[in-house]
Formats: sequence, structure tokens, C-alpha cells
Amino acid sequence: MRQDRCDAVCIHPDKIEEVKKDILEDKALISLSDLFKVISDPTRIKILYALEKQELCVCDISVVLDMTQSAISHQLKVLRLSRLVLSRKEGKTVFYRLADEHVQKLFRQALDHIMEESL
Amino acid sequence: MRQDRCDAVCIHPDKIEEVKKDILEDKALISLSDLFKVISDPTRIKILYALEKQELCVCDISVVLDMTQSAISHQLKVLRLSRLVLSRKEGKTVFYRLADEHVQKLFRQALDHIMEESL
DNA sequence: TGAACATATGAGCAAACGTTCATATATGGA
DNA sequence: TCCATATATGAACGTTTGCTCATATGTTCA
Repeated sequence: MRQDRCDAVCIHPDKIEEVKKDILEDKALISLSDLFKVISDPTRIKILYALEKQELCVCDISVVLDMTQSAISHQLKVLRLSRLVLSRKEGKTVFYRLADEHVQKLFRQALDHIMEESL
Repeated sequence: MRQDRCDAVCIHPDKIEEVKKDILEDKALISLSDLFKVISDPTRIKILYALEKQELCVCDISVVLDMTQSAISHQLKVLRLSRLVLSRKEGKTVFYRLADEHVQKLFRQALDHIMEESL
């Protein structure tokens, strides 16, 4: 069998045509992928889940998650760059909070799926 | 500064107590993480997005995505193991379809977020 | 049974990821 | 100004991930 591409006879040209009519444009694809990638890490999920309750400083988060300040700070940067959290500086401490409710909705939807799955 | 944990004075015990009261249990956390991880890969997103239209055989998918049969087969295995797709065998060919509508809903919700983000 | 085809899978490799460690930056108080 | 504190960041390292290549499995047909 060839390696480069599927040279099969089994292809269904009509189906392929149909599906190819509506393919995700690259931008949307990358955005989707990036978003899900960010919220797929357990540490970041925990952070977001904690911030869902109320805003917290970096140090509070380290205590809650029982992880080093550095590890948390690195992950907060990821969350900040993907605009899932916002920060507010007050003296030496920086408080983080969720940027909006979209992530919460995603979590809920995903948890619904998981619950139904485990029936 | 210490490495092992945050020994800060800046912690807010009341907040920490409050947040710690409702932490994601490990099982749910892992499930969430796994689900998002699976749907965060561009190739798998494309596959799911294609299957949203109609069921397709492995070869059709390779043509639509312009990727090798092997690569597609590997990713279909991931999707199968996470129960996001179901397969049906008909002679030599294997047809794949979405397991349910949950993933579509997640995609839509995520796309909503992305759209609003880019305003 | 043997050849052709559709799909699955294991090993190997390069790239991406998350943590640690060391250190930098920034703010407030003595 | 000097020190302690709060956070940020860069390099390094081990792990995970997605692809390729080679090959195995399974099915149809002659």
C-alpha cells in the first residue's frame, strides 16, 4: 500500500463532494483547537474552576492547588494570553478572575456529556 | 523564595477556605481533561466536523483531509476509545459516525466564544 | 487458495508541553 | 536606599503527542 495518500477504490465521490462543501476555515479551526488545548490541562482546569467562585491572587491559587508559585504563574500566563482570565494589580499582589462566562458554559456542557457517558 | 510551595503572607485564608469547599473531584477532572484533549487536535476536529455531515469510511476521510490512511486510522482509534465516534463494518470498509450530539454542541459553544472574542 | 484491497497497529522520531530551578522585575516598608 | 515580598520569566528536562513507515489483520473475489 502506498504511503503518501489514499489511492483507494472505495472512495465515495458524492459524499466527499458533499462534505468538502463545508469545511472549517483555517482560522476557526486553529481557534477551536487552541481554545480546547488550553482548557484540556488539569492544572488550568483547576485554576479556572477555582476562579469561577471568586477572584484570587497567584499565591491563593498555589495554596488551593498545592503547587509552586512558578508553575501557577506559567499557567496563568497561558490563560491570560488566550484571554480566558483577566488580571488586576493591587500593590504587590495580582488578582485573577475569569474573563467571561463562556468557559463555565463549556465546562458544564462537557460535564453533561461525561455524566451521560457514564450511565 | 522557596521552591516547594507558596509560603506567602499574602494569602487570603477565607477565600481559600471558600474555594476549597467545592473542588472538582479527580474523576470529573480527568474526564474533562481527556475530553478536551481529544477534541483539541486539528486533525480530530476536522474528522468530527466532517462526520457531523454524514458517516464516512476511513478512505473518504483521508481524501477529504488530504492525509494518509494510517494517520487517519490512528486518530479514529483515539476518537473510538473516547467514545466520540462509532463504527460500522460493511465488507472491507468501515464507516464512522458521530456517537451523539454532545460534541457538536461543544463545538458550537466554543465557536460562539471565539466569534464574540474576535469582535 | 491466492491476490487485491480496506483498515489497523507497532516502532521510531521530532515537536510540543508542563514542571522545576534559578533568577529577574516590581512594589511597599523600614 | 535596602530588604522582604509577590509575581513573572527563561532555560532545561522528562513526558506526551501525532505523524511516518513497515507490516499485520481481515474481507472479497477469481
